Amino acid sequence: MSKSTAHWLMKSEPDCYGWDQLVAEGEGLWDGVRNHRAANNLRAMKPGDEAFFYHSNQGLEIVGIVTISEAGLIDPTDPEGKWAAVKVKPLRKLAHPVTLKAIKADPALADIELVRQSRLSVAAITPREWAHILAMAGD
DNA sequence: GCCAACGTTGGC
DNA sequence: GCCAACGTTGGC
Repeated sequence: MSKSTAHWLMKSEPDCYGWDQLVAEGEGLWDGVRNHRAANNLRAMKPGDEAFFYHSNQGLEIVGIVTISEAGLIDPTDPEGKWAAVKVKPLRKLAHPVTLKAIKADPALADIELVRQSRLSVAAITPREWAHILAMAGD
């Protein structure tokens, strides 16, 4: 167990649940994940971890950073109570959104889980990738 | 336990 | 609207 906070990337379709809606609500429950690898990432999250908020389908860019406000929750939409969920709060918007195009074009991000396993809704971000993307965002 | 068929996700 | 990637299902 590491004491340092981990970093993640969470995808959402802005039509369904976008950054602006999260900001308006102040806190969002991240549920409905039905992929084992994504669920494992959810289970590994700790309060205080930070995650990039990525707009899939439309936008196709990282728009902001959220913090995990509550971890280890049971997904209330799962009647079996087996899938995991977390709560997130918006931390800040990126100065400049980082597009998928820019991520794919950058050799330093060639191994990022977002690209390597593009369908994964909750992906891990290494410390090096985190710092690199922050730099791209001008933060 | 293998693998073909099918469904879903998400970028293009 | 198409298709690639990936997960799940079901026949054997």
